[in-house]
Amino acid sequence: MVTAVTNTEPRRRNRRGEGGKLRDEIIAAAVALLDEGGDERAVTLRSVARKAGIAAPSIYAHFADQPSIMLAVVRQEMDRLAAALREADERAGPDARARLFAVCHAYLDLAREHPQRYRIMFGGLWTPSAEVTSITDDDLESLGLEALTLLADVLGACVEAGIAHGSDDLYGDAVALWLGLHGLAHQRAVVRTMPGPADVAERLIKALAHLR
Amino acid sequence: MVTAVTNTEPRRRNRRGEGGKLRDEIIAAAVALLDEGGDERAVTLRSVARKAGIAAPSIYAHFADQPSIMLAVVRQEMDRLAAALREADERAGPDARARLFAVCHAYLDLAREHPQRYRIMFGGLWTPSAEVTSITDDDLESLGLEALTLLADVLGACVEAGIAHGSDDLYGDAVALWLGLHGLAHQRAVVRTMPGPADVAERLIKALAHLR
DNA sequence: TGTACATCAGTGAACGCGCGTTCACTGATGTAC
DNA sequence: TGTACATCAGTGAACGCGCGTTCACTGATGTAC
Repeated sequence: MVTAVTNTEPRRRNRRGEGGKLRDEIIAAAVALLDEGGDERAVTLRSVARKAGIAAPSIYAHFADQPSIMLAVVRQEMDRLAAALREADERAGPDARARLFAVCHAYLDLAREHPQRYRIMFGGLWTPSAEVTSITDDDLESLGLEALTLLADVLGACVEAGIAHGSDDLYGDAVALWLGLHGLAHQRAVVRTMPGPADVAERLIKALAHLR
Repeated sequence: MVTAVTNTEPRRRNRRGEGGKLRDEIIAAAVALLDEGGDERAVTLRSVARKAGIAAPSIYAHFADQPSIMLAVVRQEMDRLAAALREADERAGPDARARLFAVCHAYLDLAREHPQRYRIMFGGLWTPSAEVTSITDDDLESLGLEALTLLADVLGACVEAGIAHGSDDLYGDAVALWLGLHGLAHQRAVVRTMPGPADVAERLIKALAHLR
């Protein structure tokens, strides 16, 4: 974590050997722009520089271009998400049903707290163009893997505890459950008012986890 | 529908009283830009004008600004989506299970055929800013209502046919099912390679429709 | 039937803006001797 | 311990670009008389 980005006075230059600190401040500035409610269009090279209190060209020492900043943001937030899910799982104790709901709600809560970060992570347009991307597919694929593995793990626990119907492919079930959560989280992040009942989340989780 | 947008030679001006035709051509040009694989950033006032073969200021006679063009696109595509779902439902015949899968797959297919249109409809950033919008929430809410009603209808048929567990809130179930479909459709529209097994769609539908 | 005229559909040039990116630079901070 | 110097961290001015938007205009098409 990086301390809050102050924007009031000209920043003090980092000491020799500590130039790398600016990298984290740039990422924090980009996240701050997103959290202010701006969508990714608000995150330009120049706006990030302004937010961080530096001159625009200073960014080039740390990032090749704007999409690279975004990728760094996505990676950081993905790690945070995975950590939050793990923590929720651990705090839930041994009960399988409690674990399931804790993890799923942690996912939905994080998305609701930072809708713009969530949009960027799953479906934002931070890639240079829709066609060309400098980021490998591996990057994207592996990013969500940790979360999916945890979900599959919890689903397995539910089956073992006898509260859910089993399946021959837990990972596949985890993907389906995640897609449901994602649909809800994304829709909430994008639209002001969600149609449907208040307990959609519960319905989704119960149905997709095959709870008895 | 509007005939294909030719881009080769200077267009012939519309006759008197037929100025409204240009409106449809502008919408078609915007859709064409999206279908070329560009995301919404590729749809600027000027690029739309270029695509339609007109001068940029000519747009102002028909649309107040770029977001207004996008709203028109969204409305048109929403209508198309609703029509496609209805048609799929009718073609499926009387069998409830067939109807359910026909409608769901029609939804997923349309999203896959036009990923950028889909992104715009559900979660694109065509609003002037993330904060202020000139479009009423009613617009957005009512847009998806028709599709949801159809889904609820089909779910009801499944329950009546005895192939699905009933529920006290069919509309709520329809929303949950739609969210699942949306999660899958959106993820496919955004990412090159989808993780998970090939039959995720079937899993989602079966689970969320509570098929026995 | 002819003609003057209003209107409609659209144009072309120009503006100011924020953007990404380049370039030569500055000045503080360490380091070699 | 003092000092010359290399390096590091970052700056400021400038560029060309595409954008949205304005303005005065043009010229074909109908219409009134």
